[in-house]
Amino acid sequence: MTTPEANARDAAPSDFIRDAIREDLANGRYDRVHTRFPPEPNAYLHIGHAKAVWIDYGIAREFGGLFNLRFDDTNPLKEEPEFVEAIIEDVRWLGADWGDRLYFASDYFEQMVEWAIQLIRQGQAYVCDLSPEEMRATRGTLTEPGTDSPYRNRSVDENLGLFARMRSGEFPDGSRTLRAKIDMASPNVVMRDPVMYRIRHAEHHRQGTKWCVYPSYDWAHGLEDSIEGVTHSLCTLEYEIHRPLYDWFLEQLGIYRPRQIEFARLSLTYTVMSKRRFVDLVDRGFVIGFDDPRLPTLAGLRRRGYTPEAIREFCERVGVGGRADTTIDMHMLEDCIREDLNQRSTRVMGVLNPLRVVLTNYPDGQTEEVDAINNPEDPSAGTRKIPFGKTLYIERDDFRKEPPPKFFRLAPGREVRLRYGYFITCQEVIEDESGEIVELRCTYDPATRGGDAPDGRKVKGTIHWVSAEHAIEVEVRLYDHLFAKPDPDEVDEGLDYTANLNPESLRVQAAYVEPSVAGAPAGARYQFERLAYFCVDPDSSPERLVFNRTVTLRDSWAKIEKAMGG
RNA sequence: UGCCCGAUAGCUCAAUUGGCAGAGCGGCUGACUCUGGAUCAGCAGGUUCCAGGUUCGAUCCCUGGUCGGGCAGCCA
Repeated sequence: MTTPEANARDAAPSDFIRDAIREDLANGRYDRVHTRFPPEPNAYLHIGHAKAVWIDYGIAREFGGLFNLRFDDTNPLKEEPEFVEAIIEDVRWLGADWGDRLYFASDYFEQMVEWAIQLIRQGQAYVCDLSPEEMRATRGTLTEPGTDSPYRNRSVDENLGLFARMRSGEFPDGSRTLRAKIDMASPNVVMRDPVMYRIRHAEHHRQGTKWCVYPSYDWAHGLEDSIEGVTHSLCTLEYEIHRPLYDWFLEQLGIYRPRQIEFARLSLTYTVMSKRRFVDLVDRGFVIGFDDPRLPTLAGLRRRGYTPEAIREFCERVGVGGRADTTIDMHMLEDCIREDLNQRSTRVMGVLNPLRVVLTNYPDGQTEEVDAINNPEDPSAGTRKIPFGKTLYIERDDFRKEPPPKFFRLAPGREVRLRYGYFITCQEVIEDESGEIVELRCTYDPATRGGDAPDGRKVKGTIHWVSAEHAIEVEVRLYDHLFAKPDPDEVDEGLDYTANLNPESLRVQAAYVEPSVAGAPAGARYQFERLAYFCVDPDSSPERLVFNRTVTLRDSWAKIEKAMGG
């Protein structure tokens, strides 16, 4: 029994941000909801950004409002068009819809300058000639107030003139700034006469050389939100301390005022989540690039085989986070992709560590096809044919010469089912001089074709296999956590976080897979039954497919084995 | 020895603006099964950081501690 209330609750998630918005709507502060995702085009997006996108977009959608994608391109030194393309692709892939509202902060530069002039006229902004070093020296410390700039009390006319000359390019980089005149003694250092404009004779990726003064984040961001009619400007916790400044600018200008609300920044265990670290890992060769499947970038996750649905589900499970930053267990992300892939991925059989099996009573040279279900979770996915023959490969782990208790797979004298194939019984174990098992001689029961015994006989285990003659050889890239510790920063004195890199984070090897996967395009996803989910990597060629292991299946046998002290 | 924020089951979060502390994941147990997967059912009993205070009653209010995080870019 679900009550209407319960339904409503399920349909509309509740958290302190949504509660605040509902309140704003109820008391008339706003009569609509409009959010935005404002990335700076200076890096690839990671799953932390996905969380932000999904909060911004999700809230707009739930409240029947609008969502903008806006590039906060206010610093030409750090930004590149390559990133705007990549970010657009990532946000689209994630599934957020900004309609025709793709904006760039740089398109507002003219308006921002007009507002800056207004503030100068109101005596609330001034041109400061302090060097960066001097400014730092006069800002005070966290415990001591700063001191006023000697240029703080210039006349409006002088400021107007100087600012005009800053804009026309008369002064070198770093020589002057336009500052808001607020309070050098504020306990909130952000309010100590923050810089609004700095001089940068730099080429902007969209504005070219039109400008040589660029607005700072604090000055620009609220204006951008205001111009776009954003109602709720959602950002991460580190901006909380900037909120008074965000409000101050808008209030002094007397323009439309959005409301900034902060949510928790996302961290994940066993990985790192910052542009700086990504660059470092790439530069030092620990990963192959920003789309390395071991990185939590959206490009990396996509290549690894993650679906947008799984990432969204993850974001929803994580929620907005309380009022403190959160570190989420990587296993939760993995659980999300398993849940999604379980529903949708095509099953195939593939053997990672082959052990040859010869069916001694199977006719020489005979080949046949057995029917297999493509996806037990989705009958509409249909069936396919898998070739079967006298010589097969099974997983080495599926045979034990001396099976421990609860091991229900193949062992000497034991009968198991080859999935969709026949029951087979192990008659003989062939070993080489060193004692390594190189082949199994088994008999099959022709009456059990398809996997069912007419006499009602049961077997405890079902294992996967491929026909040695028909299987195709592929490359598999077996990924594991990038770091060996939940917190990569937990290192001994003198070592850096890379000391915690997991040496096993990538293992490349060959595997045999049933021929139905031949020709699969990059991005195609499969479940290799009983093993893991795999995704075709772009490195694949027509001659050789490359599969990335997205995530293993839950392995309850591993748990049993561990519990038995094995 | 500044300002701001936080501290609830292993983890991440809730708790109708004071009223018997709940969920998801993990974990454990069982059922079932042609993936030991999936699925399903059940279980979990946490001094709600500590010490005071207000109150009939505090996770939620006040005071003081402790611990953690953020802030001193002409980064965002």
